[in-house]
Amino acid sequence: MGDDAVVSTGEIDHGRQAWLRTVAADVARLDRSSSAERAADILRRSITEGALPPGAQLSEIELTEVLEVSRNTLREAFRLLTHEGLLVYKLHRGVFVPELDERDVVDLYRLRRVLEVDVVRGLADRDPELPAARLEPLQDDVETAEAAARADRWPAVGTANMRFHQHLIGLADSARMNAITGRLLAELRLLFHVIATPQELHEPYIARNRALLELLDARKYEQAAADLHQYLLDSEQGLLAAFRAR
Amino acid sequence: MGDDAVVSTGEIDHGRQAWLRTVAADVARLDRSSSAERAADILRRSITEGALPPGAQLSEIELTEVLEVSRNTLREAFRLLTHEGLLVYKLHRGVFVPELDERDVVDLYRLRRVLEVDVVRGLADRDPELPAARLEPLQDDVETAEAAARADRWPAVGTANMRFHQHLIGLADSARMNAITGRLLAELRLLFHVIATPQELHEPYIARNRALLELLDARKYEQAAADLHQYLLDSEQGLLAAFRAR
DNA sequence: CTTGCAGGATTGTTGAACAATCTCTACGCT
DNA sequence: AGCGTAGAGATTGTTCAACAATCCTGCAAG
Repeated sequence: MGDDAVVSTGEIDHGRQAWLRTVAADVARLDRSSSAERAADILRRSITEGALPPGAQLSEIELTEVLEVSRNTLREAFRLLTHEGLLVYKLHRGVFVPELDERDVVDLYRLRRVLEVDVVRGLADRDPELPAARLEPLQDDVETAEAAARADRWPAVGTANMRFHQHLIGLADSARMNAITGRLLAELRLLFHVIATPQELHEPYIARNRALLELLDARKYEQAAADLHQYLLDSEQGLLAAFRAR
Repeated sequence: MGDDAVVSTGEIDHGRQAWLRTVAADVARLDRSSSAERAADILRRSITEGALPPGAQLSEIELTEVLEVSRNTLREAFRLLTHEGLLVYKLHRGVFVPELDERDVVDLYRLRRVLEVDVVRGLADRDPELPAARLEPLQDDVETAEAAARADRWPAVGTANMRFHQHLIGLADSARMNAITGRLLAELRLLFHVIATPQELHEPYIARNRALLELLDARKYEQAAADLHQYLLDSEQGLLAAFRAR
């Protein structure tokens, strides 16, 4: 799934030494290389970064030449991305970058709220086992976002904010929640490119992410969950407003 | 996705007449006919009904002969099922029916609880728009389960119970929750086949489904959500116990 | 018992070919 | 002009055969 490496898979190898696990992770990263998945990686980046706008059709013959893979392999890459929600198939007409609308915004944010709020609230039950080191990835994401904001690189701010939420979900150690969130955020990125004003869309949430992180660090999970709930409602409204104003 | 027809996709066609939607659904069902998806349908049944046990490898050349499709098409079918969680790919080694363990049970049930409880609780906010007719599919599932139980057909009871929960999620009109639930229940079915005692696994939940349905019909959503939460905790424990006793 | 090395089997990938379907243009009709 | 239609051209859906890359098995050597 491309970005999986940034987050714990949730599949904990109970009986093994730590170093053995890191080796296993490296092996898995090597194995990941199949032509179809490499092609999918390239296309995924093109789509999430906006090079391929929503509604665009992906021609098979053109892409076989650019990506230097056969049509069959390319179609396998298409399938992979279709399952992530980054492409849609129209039978006998081809694959397209989906055009999401306001109903998708509502649907995606409903899922986000359910999952993220539950993860944060659930941390209270497993507080003792959660070492502070696990918040470090979130810390890094916040700082990356702040630095990108200072440099006026707003798409980068958006990416860092996304990773913050992916890492947040990762705290639950649920392989399936991680996978769902990966798809969910990819679809969200698709929506961002329809919006003309990335700054006012992302800027408010840099500080709110930091505030959320501090609440987690202070183990005020109930408060954090409540804030996050409102946070996501606000974010949804902002996106909807930007959408209607396009 | 095979079973999609049984549930609203959540993609509501706002401006259309009801009959126009049913026609569109029929067209979509015709269009659905691609060789890969037909092959996937057959394999899906074999897996969920237990003909292909967990851990089994699916040989490409054998299946091309049985299913009468080319290797490429078969591999596309494999991808479809992989995405549903019914198959796993091991690079250069082939596709296998996954062997789920207790950690998967915990993971799956965590997701189920989050989603299903939220859907039920969320019904309170949209009570006026929810016509009683929308509970009819749930009613049918409960009756199907009861009839199957009287006939001692316990796998059929399990299937009907599954459909009950799929329809329950369907009440939220969320395309993504429906899709997630489809995969989730497919994986759960995979776990059921490891269990030797289908009766004691499914029987208690026939009555509990009916009780839940009556609470929904009476619009006691808060109560229903609380009951469902406990219901799913109990179900998880039952599955874990059966799993350890295997 | 472990290590290293064939040999056979299976998967990964390719390119070409043909069938099915869609899109677009041009034509004829009213 | 407006409308429906037929056909050409392009694109996708599917199959097949072949080769490359990788894995598994069994056996021999240390």
